[in-house]
Amino acid sequence: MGHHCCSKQKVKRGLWSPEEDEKLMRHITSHGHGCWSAVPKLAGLQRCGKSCRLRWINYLRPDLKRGSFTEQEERTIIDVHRILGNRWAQIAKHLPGRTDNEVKNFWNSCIKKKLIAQGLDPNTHNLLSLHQNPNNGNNACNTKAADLVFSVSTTSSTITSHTKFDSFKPSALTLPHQNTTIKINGFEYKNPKLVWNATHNSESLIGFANDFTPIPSSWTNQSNFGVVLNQENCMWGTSAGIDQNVGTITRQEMELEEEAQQKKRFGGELIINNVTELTNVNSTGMIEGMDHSFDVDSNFDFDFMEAALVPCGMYTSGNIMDHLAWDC
DNA sequence: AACGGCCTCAACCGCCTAGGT
DNA sequence: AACCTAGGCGGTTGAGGCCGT
Repeated sequence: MGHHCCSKQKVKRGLWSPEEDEKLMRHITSHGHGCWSAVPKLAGLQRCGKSCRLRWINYLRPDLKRGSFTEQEERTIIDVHRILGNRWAQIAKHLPGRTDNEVKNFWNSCIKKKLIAQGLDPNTHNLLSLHQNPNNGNNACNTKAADLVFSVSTTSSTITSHTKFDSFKPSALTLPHQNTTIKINGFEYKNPKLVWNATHNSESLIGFANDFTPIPSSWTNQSNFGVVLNQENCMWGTSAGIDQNVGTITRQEMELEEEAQQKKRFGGELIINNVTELTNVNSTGMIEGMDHSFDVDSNFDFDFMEAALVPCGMYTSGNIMDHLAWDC
């Protein structure tokens, strides 16, 4: 059974021959594709219009970039995928010269495996163990994935590197039935994992912890990068990834992406019992008590705070899990 | 050399949406 | 409103290549 667009025609399938490529190329470069369903006849091809379109888009288009994906491209794919999910066409728009098919294949054959090898769920970008093991209603969380500490990154221009918060008081999390919504400067976030309040210069701020992202080791060299990595170079949080790697993302996309992301939240409720214990985190300088370094990007106009919930066993002085609990 | 398992990726399938009639 | 068609998209398939035994 073929496409309905070409069911009445005798069409060839399978790989394209060089002769067919030549015909299609010659036709489109001199006439444009116009209506794709008319292309096979005009170009003298025994193919359906869809097949011609696909061949042009994925292979013959002159602006295609060939060869292996670069590290930068890989990083971009991961970052955008974390936000957009399997929206390959949208992801490909962030990679000039790459097609959705190419990105999809690269993801399925390469990136997916890398993430799994890092202990990450390629669909949610969360730690697999945390995702799969939010203990069964028992308040003592026994995950061994990593201890958790908090980091904050923000794009607010009022907060600079090493800003100290006046206070940093998390509220108890409430997202038991995926109904929670918070609004921050016009952005609406559904089902955040964690919400807290803080003040800075007597200004009341609200923050929320959101998704999980792997970030490349090269980022650790950036002095203004306010996150802490675990042994697998993993962190929670979105703002950093978007600031650093997806500069072309629009505000509207951001909203859509956040919405899509929220749909992928894992089911349990994370309750913070005592975060003040975290102020003495033994860090490498990136986090020292409530004194964080921040990711401030003046080209990025999001004026709200986001938090990174960081799996960071290597930097913690105590067992942070003593102060956290999963409530499923 | 032969074989089997795995991987890659080009191409197809089927669904969805927008626009036209 | 109902139907049709084209185009776009994500999921899936399978041919061919690679690699280990």
